[in-house]
Amino acid sequence: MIRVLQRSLAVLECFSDEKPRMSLQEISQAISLPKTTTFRILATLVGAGYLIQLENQSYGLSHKLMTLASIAQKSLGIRDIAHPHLEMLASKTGETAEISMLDGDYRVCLDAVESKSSLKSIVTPGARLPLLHGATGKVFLSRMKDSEIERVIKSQGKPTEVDKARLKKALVKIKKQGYAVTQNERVRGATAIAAPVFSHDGNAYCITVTGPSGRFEDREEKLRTMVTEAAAQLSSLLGMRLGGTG
Amino acid sequence: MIRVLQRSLAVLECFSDEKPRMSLQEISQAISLPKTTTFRILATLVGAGYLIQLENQSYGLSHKLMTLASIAQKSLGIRDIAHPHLEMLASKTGETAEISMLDGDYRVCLDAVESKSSLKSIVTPGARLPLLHGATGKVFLSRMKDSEIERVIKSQGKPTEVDKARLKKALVKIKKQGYAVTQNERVRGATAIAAPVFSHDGNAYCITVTGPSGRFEDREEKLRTMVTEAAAQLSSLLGMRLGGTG
DNA sequence: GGAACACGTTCCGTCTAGTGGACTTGATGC
DNA sequence: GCATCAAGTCCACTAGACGGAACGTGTTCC
Repeated sequence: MIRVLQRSLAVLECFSDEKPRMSLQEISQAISLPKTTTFRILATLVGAGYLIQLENQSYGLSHKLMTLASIAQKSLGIRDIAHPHLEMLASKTGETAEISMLDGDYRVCLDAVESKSSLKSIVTPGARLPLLHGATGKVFLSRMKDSEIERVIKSQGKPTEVDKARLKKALVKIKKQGYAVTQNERVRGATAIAAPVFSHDGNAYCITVTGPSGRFEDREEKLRTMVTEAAAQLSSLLGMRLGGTG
Repeated sequence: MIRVLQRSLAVLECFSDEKPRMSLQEISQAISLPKTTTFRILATLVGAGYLIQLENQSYGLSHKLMTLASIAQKSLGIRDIAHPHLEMLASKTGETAEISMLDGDYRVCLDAVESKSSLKSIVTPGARLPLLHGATGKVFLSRMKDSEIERVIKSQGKPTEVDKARLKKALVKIKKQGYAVTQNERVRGATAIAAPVFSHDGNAYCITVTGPSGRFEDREEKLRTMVTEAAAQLSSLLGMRLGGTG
């Protein structure tokens, strides 16, 4: 493995949304390398156009990365892009994480990373499930037109009018807050937290974390944040348009 | 300057929309380096997660680049992103290239790269111009609502009803074909070719190439393609959404 | 106004680590 | 089963990356 390359990539990676521009010193500290070495790497990256040097001598990522990313995006499927995020989410939460999409009036699981705990939720990629139960389904429902919701209720549910009103109220809330939490809905003893993901081409996906309710109670808010953040990140990546003059 | 780094970046750059996945051999040929050296670079890039290796042993750009690009996008303004494209367009066409955006009922030039010819169009970044004359203005108009167009005509023009009908017909055509070409409109003896650029956040821009009509006649189609392609590329880059759960 | 400091940038002798030709492995085809 | 081709490994060689020290410039603080 090439050391300079790893170091150089570390340089690129030390930029973040919070710190999009950094000075030589900051960077050399961030990657724990002498100034000289860092400087040489920076000079090369600037020369190649991957970094730009700003007036105040600090450095920032440049447009060339966007060009590459646009190529990457085209050649990758949703699973390729989502998988590392699911990995991260599963490891951070310790629970099972999955991504699903709408398929007609059902949702289908595209990919999942299972919890490492022996007590865990098992989800099967490829599984096609109804929308009326579970957090994932509710997230999708919350984005559908009223007429579509009616149709789903009609075909999948057996609700009284009271249930219907309650469901619709819940959906409005879910849409507004940007996530759904359910307990004992699809699987007894399980809790699920789901958040929507949007891509440039209008497709919507849903990221969900599921596990035994007992492990959710005292950290629901933290888990919720992790799920919505992962969803936001994915949305950000998928939001890249693929070209065309519009 | 670090040689390995430059070589490694060359590896990344040899991927393209046309060829998003490449084999070791193809890459080593593309960058004219021995297989061994190329292999080591590839292994490092795969290890760092910037490339992925597919089933058929070929390589492709990976999602990590998208993460970086998303950071780059946030820290860059439209000018930073557009400038290299204007440079390229100006050098490929030999004419002056500019990017502008709407500002109320006017258009304002954000950035320009001038032709190297001694006979050239001069455009001034920052200049605020009416929409009714010139290809750029027409591109913007073509995307506006009818009521807005009426307002612009009322405030900027002195047209008979005939002119108005002709203009609107032209705008429909421009919107449909995705570019505008004008001659002798704003500047006598000058031709302009303009194409729209769209970004994720709903902002619209316009890329324009202008120069003496005599240099446009026999290569208008070629120039048109260059302008629309540059616009499409920019749209692609700007289409990257900046996050948020939607 | 000058001294001390901070930070980017350049220089250069040292020796690490990147290089690439030769080799192995493994798959495909006749 | 042998030939062919490409991916991947090995290793001696030396190019070139490394980083401590020096330099230059701009800023702060007595």
